[in-house]
Amino acid sequence: MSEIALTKNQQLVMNTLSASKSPLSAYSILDRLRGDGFRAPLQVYRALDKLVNIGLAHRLESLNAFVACSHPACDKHRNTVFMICNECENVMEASDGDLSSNLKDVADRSDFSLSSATIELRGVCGRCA
Amino acid sequence: MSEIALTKNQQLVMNTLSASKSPLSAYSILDRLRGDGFRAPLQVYRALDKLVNIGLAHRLESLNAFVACSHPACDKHRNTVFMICNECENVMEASDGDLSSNLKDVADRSDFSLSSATIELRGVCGRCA
DNA sequence: ACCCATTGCGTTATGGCATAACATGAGTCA
DNA sequence: TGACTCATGTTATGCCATAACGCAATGGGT
Repeated sequence: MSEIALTKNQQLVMNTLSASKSPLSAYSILDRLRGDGFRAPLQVYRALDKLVNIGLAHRLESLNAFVACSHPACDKHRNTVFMICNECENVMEASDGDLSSNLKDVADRSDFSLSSATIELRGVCGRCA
Repeated sequence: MSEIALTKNQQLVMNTLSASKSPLSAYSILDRLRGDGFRAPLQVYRALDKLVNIGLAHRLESLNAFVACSHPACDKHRNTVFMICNECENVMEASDGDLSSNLKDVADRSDFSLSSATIELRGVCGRCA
C-alpha cells in the first residue's frame, strides 16, 4: 500500500470535504476556497478526480456532489452503499459482503460483466427519525 | 390498478423514450420533438416528471438521462437494478428479492429508514463482451 | 350552473453542473 | 538536453434543470 502525496490543491479540496458533514458540490467547494486562490471550477474538478480515483472521496450521483470517504479502509472487494438522509443531508457509508455477492448474482443472471456499482439510498437517518 | 391517461405531451415523450434503445437526456428528447411543437426544456421535464412518477419511465442518476421502463410490471416491493453497458450504452433492468431484503438489512443495521434506492451498475453486457 | 381546486401548457429567464481547449511550469528519467 | 508526465491556471462553452409568470382545460361538490 503506497502512500500518496497530495498536491496543494488536492489537499485543500480534501480538507474542505473532510470538514463538511454533508456532501458538497464542486461549486460550493470552489466558493469555500476562493480565499486560497481558487478561481475556476476546473481547479476543483481536477482535484476531485484525483481524490475519487485514489479512494479518498466519493461522488454521489444522485446529488451531483462529493463526500470524503468515511470508511477507514475502503474495501475494494465490496460495493459501497451510501445512505443519504432526506432531513439532514448527512451521508452514511456502509458495505456488505452478502449485498455485493447478491449484486454480482443479479448481474451474472443477465450475462452482465459488472465492473462498478452506484448504490445510493434515500430515507431518514436515526438521529432525524 | 387504474389506467392512466397520458396527455399529448406525455405521450410524445413516452413514445420517444420507447423508440430508443438507450437512455435519452431531456435535451435530446427535446430535439427529437421539435417537429411536434416542443420548444422548451420544461415541456420535456414536466412530461418526464409525470412518467417517472407513474412508473412508465426511470431516471438514471449516473447518466442524467431517462429510459422507458422495460419491466413488464414494475414491482413496488423490490428495488430496481439498472445495468448500463459501457460499450453500447444499452440498459437492462432487473430486480431481486434477496437483494432488496439485503439492502434493507444494511439500512437497518445503520438505523436508517429506507424509502428509496438508486442502484446503477456499470460493466459490459453479454452482446458486447 | 357555479365556484374552486387541480393539473397541464407555453414562454422567458436564470442558475447549477461539468468539460474543451490552450498555454505554463515542475519533476523525472534515459 | 530532450522527451515525457503530471499538475496548474484561464477563458469560454455546453449541458442539465428549474423559477416564476400567466393562461387553459378539467372535474368534482354544493
